[in-house]
Amino acid sequence: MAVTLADVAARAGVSSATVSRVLNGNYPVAGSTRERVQRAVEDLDYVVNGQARGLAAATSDLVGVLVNDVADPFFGLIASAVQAEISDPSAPGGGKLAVVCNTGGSPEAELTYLTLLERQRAAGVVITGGAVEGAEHSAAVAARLARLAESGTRIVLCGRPPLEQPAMEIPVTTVAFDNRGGARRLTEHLLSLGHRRIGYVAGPADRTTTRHRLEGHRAALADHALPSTGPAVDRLTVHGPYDRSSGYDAALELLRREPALTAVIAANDTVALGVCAAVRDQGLSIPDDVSVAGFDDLPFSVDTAPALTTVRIPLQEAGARAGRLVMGRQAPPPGGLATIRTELMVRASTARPRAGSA
Amino acid sequence: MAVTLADVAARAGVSSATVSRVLNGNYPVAGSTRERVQRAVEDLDYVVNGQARGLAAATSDLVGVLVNDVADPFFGLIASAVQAEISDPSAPGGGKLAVVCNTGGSPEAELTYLTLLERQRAAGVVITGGAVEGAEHSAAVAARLARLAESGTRIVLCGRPPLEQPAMEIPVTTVAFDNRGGARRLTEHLLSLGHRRIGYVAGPADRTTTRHRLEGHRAALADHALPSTGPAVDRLTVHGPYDRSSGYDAALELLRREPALTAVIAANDTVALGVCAAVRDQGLSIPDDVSVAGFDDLPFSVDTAPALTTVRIPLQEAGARAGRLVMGRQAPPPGGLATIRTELMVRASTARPRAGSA
DNA sequence: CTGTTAGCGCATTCAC
DNA sequence: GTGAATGCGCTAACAG
Repeated sequence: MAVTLADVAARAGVSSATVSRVLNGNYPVAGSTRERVQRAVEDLDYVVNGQARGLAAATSDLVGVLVNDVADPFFGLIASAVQAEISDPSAPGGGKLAVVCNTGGSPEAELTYLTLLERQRAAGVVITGGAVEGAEHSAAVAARLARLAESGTRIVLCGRPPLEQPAMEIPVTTVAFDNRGGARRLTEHLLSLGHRRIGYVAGPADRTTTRHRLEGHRAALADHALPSTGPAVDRLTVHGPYDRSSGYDAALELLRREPALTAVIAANDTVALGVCAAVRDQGLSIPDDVSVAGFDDLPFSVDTAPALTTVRIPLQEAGARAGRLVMGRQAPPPGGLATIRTELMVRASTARPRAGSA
Repeated sequence: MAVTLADVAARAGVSSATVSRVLNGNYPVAGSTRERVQRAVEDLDYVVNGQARGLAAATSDLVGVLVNDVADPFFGLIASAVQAEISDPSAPGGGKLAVVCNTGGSPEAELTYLTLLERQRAAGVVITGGAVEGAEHSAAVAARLARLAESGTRIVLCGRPPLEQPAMEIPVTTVAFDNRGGARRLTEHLLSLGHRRIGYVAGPADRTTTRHRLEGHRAALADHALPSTGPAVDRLTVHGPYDRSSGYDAALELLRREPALTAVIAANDTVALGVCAAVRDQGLSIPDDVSVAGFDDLPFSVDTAPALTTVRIPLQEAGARAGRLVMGRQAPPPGGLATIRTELMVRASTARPRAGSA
C-alpha cells in the first residue's frame, strides 16, 4: 500500500540502509547520492512509518499530558503551552506530539492512561493538576512512574507536589505552584480590609491543591489570632467540585449558615463565578455586601463585573517549562523541584466590609 | 529490558502466538491455558508494545485532533468531548489516545501536523475550527487528506464546511455549525429591538467561519431593507483575531468611526469581552448606551455583567459526535454532512436602543 | 485449540 | 561511503 523505505531505495538506486541514513542525517553520505535519495523521497511522497522507526530505534514521538479536563481553562492553558513547546520542530528532539488525556481527577483513570502511554512507549509524560491524597493510590502511581522512568520515559509533574518519601528515588521533575502562599496572601488581603467572617468554598476534599490552599487560608487566620481550626472554621468551609454550580450551591449554603458573612473565597475562578451568581441572586451586592475572591486568574476573571480579585498562577509559563523539562531541553531545577510563585491580583470584587458589619 | 510477549510465553509454557491470542481475545483459546497466560501477564507486569502491535497489525491507537489552540475554550470543549469519546474503553475499538495539535489557524501548521499524524499511521483525524480560504491551501489539505483516507485513516471535519468540489471524492464526514443562520438570527434580534447602526467585529478575514457569520449578519440587514453591502456597511465592520484585545481595539475603532453606534456584534464571546471592556472604558453603559452580543456561548458568557446575549453552539455535543464518527461507531449522516443547529441566547447585554437614538 | 513460520518497516551492526 | 544481514515485538496465516 503505502510507499516504504525499500521503494525509495529502489527508485534512487541505492540500498534501504542508505535511504535511512540520509533521512536521519546521522551518518556520512555522499552529496550526490543524498540528492538522488531526496528526490526519490519527494517523487514518491514518502512519509516514514513512525511505528516501524520507533520499534527499530526504541524511540517515540509521543508525549503524554494528563489533565483533569482540557475543557477547563486551567488545564487548557497548561496543555496548550506544553504542546507548543514539545512540537517545536526547530528544537533538538522536537516535533513531538502531545497525547492529551482527561482523567477527570480520577486516580483509576490516571493509572489507566499511564499504562496506555507506557504501551506506546511515550518519550515523556506530564502530569498536571493536584493529586488525590491517599497512600494506596500514591503507591500505585509511583509504581507506574517507576516503570515508565526505567524504560526511559521522562516524567514531569506540573501543579502537583513532588513524590513522597518512598518514591523519591524515581527521577521525576516537579513544577509546583505556591498554592499555600497564594491563599495566605489572599486571606491576608481580606483580613486587612477588615473582614472577619470569611466563607471558604474549598475544592474536592482529598486533593493536594485543596489542602494547600486551605492551609494557606488558615495560616493567615492564625496569624491574625483568629480561630483557624475547630467547628467555628469548619462551619464557614464547604467542599465541592471545581465547577460553577458547585460554587453557587456552596455560597447559598454558607449564607444560610452565616447570613452575616462579609466575604467568600472560592476554590478557583470558575467556582467564584458561581459564588458571585448566588450572592447576586440573594439580592446582595459585590463587593458592598459581600466580597468575593477566586484563584488562578483565568483569562475571563478580569472581565467579570466586578472584576475578580484572585491569585494569579502563570499557567502558560509553567506549562512551557514543563514542556521543556519533559523534552530534556532544560536542566532540572536543584532537587528536581521548582516552585512557581503566585501573585495576588486585587481587583474590584473585594472591598472593605460595610461599616458596622465587621 | 522490558518484558515481551516471548517472556510471557516462556513463563506460561506456551507459544507467543497463544499469548497474543488471549491478549486480543479474537481466537478461541482453552480456558485453562488462558488462565495460565493471564497469570503470567500479571506476574510479569506485561504491557504490550503498541508500536510493534501497530506495525504487525497495521493499526494505531492514535486519533489526531487539530485545533487552533486548546487553551481557547471553544476548542478546549470540542477537544475534550472528542477525547472522552474515543478513549472510552468499553466501546468497540475504544481506548484510543487523542493527539492534540495547536495549529494556531495556520495552514502550514495544519499540513505539518497532518503529515506527522500520517507518519504515526493515526486511526483517525478530527479537524476542528474554520478553514482558511484559498484554492492553493485547500488543494494541499485535500491532497493530504486523500492520502490519509487512502491509508485507512478516518477523517472528520468539525466546525468547518465540507471539502469543495474537486475533493469531494475523499471519504470525509463533516459536522458543520450553522454559523450563517445563527448570525442572522442574532442580527434580526437586534434589528427587532430597533437597532439600525450596528457595528460588527469580524474574525480573521480569510476564514470560512468569519465569512459565514458575516453573511448571516448581512442577510438579516438585507431582509430589513438596510444596506448590506458597500461602504456604509464596510465602515461598520472591523476584522481582527479571535482574542479579547482585538475586540477592545475594534470597539474603539468602531466608536470612533460612528459615535452614534447603538450595538456591536462580536466575532465570538472572547472578542465580545474586549468589546464590553472598551465600551465601558468609554463611559458608555451596556446595554443602555450600547448593546453587545457575542457568539459561541462559552461557559463564562452567562456570568459576565451584564450576561452576554450570544449564539449557542453545542460544542460538547458536536465534539462527541465527531468522536463517534471518527471511531466509526456512528453511521455518517446522509451526504456525509451534519449541520449542527445554533441557538440564539438572549440575555441582558442587548436591549432597545435609547429613545431617539434609533 | 495450539505451535511454527513469516513478515510488518525501519535502524543498525558488520563487512566491503 | 555503501550494501547485506539481523532483529525490534508483535500479528497472522498456515499447519497440525
